[in-house]
Amino acid sequence: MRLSRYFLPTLKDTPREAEIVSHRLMLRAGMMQQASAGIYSWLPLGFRVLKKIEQIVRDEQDAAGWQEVLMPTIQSADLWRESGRYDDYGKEMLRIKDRHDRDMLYGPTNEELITDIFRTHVRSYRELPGRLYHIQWKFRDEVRPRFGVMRGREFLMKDAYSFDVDFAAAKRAYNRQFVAYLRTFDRMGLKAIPMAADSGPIGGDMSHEFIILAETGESEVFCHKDWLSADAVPADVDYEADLQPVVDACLARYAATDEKHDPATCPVAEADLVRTRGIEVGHIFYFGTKYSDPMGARVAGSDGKEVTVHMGSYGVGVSRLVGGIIEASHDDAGIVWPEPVAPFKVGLVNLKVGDVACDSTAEALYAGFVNAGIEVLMDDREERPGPKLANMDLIGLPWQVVVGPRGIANGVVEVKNRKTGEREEMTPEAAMNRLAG
RNA sequence: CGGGGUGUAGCGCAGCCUGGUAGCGCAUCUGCUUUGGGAGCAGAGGGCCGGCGGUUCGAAUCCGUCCACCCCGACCA
Repeated sequence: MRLSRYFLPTLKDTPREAEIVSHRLMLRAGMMQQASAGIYSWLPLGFRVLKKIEQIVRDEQDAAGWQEVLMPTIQSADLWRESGRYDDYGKEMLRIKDRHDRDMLYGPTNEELITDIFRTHVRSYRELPGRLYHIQWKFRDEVRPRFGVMRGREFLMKDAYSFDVDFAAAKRAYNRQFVAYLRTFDRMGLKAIPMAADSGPIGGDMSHEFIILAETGESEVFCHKDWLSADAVPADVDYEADLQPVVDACLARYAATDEKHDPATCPVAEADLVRTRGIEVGHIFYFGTKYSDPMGARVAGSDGKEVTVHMGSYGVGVSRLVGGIIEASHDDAGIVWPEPVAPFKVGLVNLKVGDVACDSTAEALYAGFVNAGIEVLMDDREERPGPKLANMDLIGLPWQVVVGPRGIANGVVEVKNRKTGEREEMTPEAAMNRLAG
């Protein structure tokens, strides 16, 4: 992509409304724009990141054995009356009426809809386990939206659901998602730690939050120092195998949110305990028959008797992750994207557009990257070097290749690693080879 | 939902107390010079000062009311 033709409205000043670092950087980097409180438009650069994150989540859900569906954003109130949640959910649910004066709502979550889909079609235990997920926009009318996309009212969420014949089978589904989450966040370059959680308004009795560590995180967390160095993610996962040992090993290492942490009963010695901050990016629940019972989701068991299915739901805050990753990975100059979620891998800067040698070298490198399938954003604007370099740091692409008259005179370009700040001069060919790998 | 705060040009702000018809920086447009970390000179365009009502000869400025947005808390993916 050529920056001269790319819609990237970066800002030098921070808009007044933005307080936390990810919100400021997302606005300054031209990733999104607020439409109203807690509701955002995604601009090209931000949308690319959102889609990268979404795709990683999708890959790992597929790998764990779930199938993707897409349920609507607007739901009928009738299903929610069946589950009893229409009256329970409170003002966070956005209630609307259609032209026939029917009660509708913008879905804050999808347990009712997915349960309806399941009960309509599944009659026998032989068709279990049921494993479906979708990635869809949700709306929760938060009293006080804040922190940009980290706590918006409208947000993109992956929610997966499981239907099983009994608790033991449901636990296996839960464990699959548990491991899938470890892998998902690891692939995004994040340190995510599962912590025992309250199950909240959705209800249930087996639940973990996945919290990524970030200095600027919203809540205080405590964990054993081994977490910081531990590689909790199994390299190869056989989802058909018993995953309980993997989950148990993970949970054996202490970690708790400040609500759950009690210094008096904490099993970790003071010297081994790390106190830091985190952001919740995933939450998994087992909630048994909370929905299947009132909504009549039952199947015939092997003995011919009807049993109510055991359910679980598993959420990932996809849009929240965009902000969360920035909170976990930035510096004074701007964003530092982990490569797997970066909007482009390479930022190619032509410092002197119009200079024949610079232009031809930059164009050749650009064509080379494109042909090699490497995502590249080339700054080919007629701008001064200062703003170009500062802008490239701001948007945080993992690699910068700087083509300038000074280097070209010696036959070299500069390759800069955004994260470490290391710069190295090399020939354009060497730069190609370095980044093509 | 309690407490606090802010709305003036695309962005960041001053002006408001002490009413006289709007200004600064950045950005934008034109020209010339400049080109390795947010350039210089010269010129230009852009705002019914959040909305409505009131006071006044006259309101960005004073009064009332509504709206929007932000921060702290309670709440939450």
